[in-house]
Amino acid sequence: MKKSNAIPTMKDVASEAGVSLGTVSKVVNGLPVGEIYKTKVEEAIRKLNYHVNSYAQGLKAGKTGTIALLIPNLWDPFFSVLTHHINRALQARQYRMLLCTTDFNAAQEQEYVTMLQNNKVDGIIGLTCNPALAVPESIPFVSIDRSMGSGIPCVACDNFMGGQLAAEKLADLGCRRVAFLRTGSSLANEPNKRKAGFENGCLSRKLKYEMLILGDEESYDKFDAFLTEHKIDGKLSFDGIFCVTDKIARYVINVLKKMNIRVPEDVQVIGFDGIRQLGDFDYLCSTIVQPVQEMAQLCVDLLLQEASPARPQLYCLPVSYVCGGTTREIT
Amino acid sequence: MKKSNAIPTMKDVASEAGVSLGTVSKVVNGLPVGEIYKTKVEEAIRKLNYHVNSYAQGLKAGKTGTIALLIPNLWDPFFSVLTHHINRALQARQYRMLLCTTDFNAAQEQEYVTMLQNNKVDGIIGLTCNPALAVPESIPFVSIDRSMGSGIPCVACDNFMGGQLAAEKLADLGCRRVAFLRTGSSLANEPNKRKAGFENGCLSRKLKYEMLILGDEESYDKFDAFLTEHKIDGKLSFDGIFCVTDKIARYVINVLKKMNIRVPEDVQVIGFDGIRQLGDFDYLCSTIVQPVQEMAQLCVDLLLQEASPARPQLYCLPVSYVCGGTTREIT
DNA sequence: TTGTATGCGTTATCAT
DNA sequence: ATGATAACGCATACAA
Repeated sequence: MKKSNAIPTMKDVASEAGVSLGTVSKVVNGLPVGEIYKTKVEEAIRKLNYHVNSYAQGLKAGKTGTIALLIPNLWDPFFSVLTHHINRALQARQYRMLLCTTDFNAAQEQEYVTMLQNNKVDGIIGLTCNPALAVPESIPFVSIDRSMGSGIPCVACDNFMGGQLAAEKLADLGCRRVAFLRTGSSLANEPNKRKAGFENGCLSRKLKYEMLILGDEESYDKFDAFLTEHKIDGKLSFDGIFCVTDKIARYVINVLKKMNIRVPEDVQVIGFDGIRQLGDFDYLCSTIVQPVQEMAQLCVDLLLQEASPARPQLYCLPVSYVCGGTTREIT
Repeated sequence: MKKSNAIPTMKDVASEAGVSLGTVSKVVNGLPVGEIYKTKVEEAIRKLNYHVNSYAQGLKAGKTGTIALLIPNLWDPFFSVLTHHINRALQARQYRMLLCTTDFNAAQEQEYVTMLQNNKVDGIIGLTCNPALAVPESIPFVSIDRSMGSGIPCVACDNFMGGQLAAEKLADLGCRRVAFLRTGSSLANEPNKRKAGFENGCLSRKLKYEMLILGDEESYDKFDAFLTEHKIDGKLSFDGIFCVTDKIARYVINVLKKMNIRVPEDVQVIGFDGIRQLGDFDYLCSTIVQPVQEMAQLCVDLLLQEASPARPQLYCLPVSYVCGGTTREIT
């Protein structure tokens, strides 16, 4: 007599079906087995409501069918939407996803990596900020938005092109004098290239521009001050603003409203990221849209693909411009 | 000679330190061990960069230190913020989180539950829609926003009180005739109580109200039509609207703008959920705020606590009202 | 083709 | 207090 409440194991199935352990294993794994045995085993499985223990499986195989995602948080729409697409791409390939939020904490990032290190996960996708993050060779890693060198592929949108596109659009839309606003320049990551792209675009279109780059510790208040300084006789001395994120764009738009400056009539604003209101409503502003879904898919593909001999260190996916009401429509 | 590239195991540590397996295990688990042995083992661990294999641990212990979250998606801010807080609450208790997005698909929900069934996870937190979801007794389950009966606790905000609060606020703010707009009444879940609470509030304050309840397949267009119908001589026949979610509220506010009806001057609008722009900016509208963080914490506490003899089936956490600019300020 | 036996990395129960 | 050894549930090489 067995304990009736215990979780059924393969052994239980074997004795229930009157066959041996190996036979059950073969049935479960779809290996060739005599038809008569197969049905007997399947019946026993159903009867006992048996499910394989994937931890025991993982122990044996050295693979767990689980990958981990390192991401700062999930309240920022960019991160949560990215996480969503990565999760679904993983699901489609029958992988489970372990979620690790790091809150931009370098120490915690490292802690996670070491925790996941050995054979707990089959791979890691990480959007991290720790410049010295030590990733063991033994575990496949794909980085988002940050080049980590040493054979770790990095997936990002084409940030340089995005910056350039913003400048070009502003020029096309009739701007003559524009501003560039950004924060967080201290991190050496791909989004930094938006600045260079923007400058490049301004130069090629002969657009005059001014830049305000906030340090890590400075608050958005500096943007208020900057804009106020540039308001002369009730008019802003810019007719276009490129903000390095939609978040800054939204903030700036609010400030402008308080200053009685109309958007887009007096000044046109372009952001970056392509965040939508409530996930699937309108864009928050005219913006450079990151192909989030494609980026997610690529991360998963790179992580799960057989390591090909030589592959690029950096994958830049194309961005696009959309009008979200804070620029004039292109006619 | 061992393969030098293999992941070190406890056995490797043992032979490296010149002690037995059991001793290493004790050191790793903090059990009393002679000081001299302890240091030797710790040295070996450092030298080999050894980490315990939690899958092997889980196999033995029957516990995995992992819980799963079933949630429709992560692009909806309410879900992603909830997920964020659950993840952090779990982290704080040293649990890992498996993320399972279900896209409101009843079949997929069931598939996940059966997949996670045996000993893959120590518990499940689920925001599900499958009315017949079969949850095995063997695995602890906490439900969000939906009562599942049979000893499964349900965590929700006080939806009834929220509806009532909305009505009372509208009354306090001077409304005389209000409307209630909602969708998705087919799911039997806690948020449905918002309606009853609102009606109750209207009655007690002698507020006249009208309701529009959309079926599952009807689109938001119906709201447009409803509002248009109630615009007479350029004036809306309501001076207050309660929308069952912030999402609907935002939609309605956009419609009203197009109809040249001012918010909050002509009509005041209250939503539900407490979504913030970009996660931490302003509220999207005046709204009844769900205590998302507290709900997340409670889910985790309930899931991980020792099963106490008798506990409530339903936990209602208090909601609060905030002005998000679509109502007049209370003075 | 089916059954048997061993090992995966860890913990726990024994002797020592 | 420490060391040997038997499980845990599954996969697989090998023997029948």
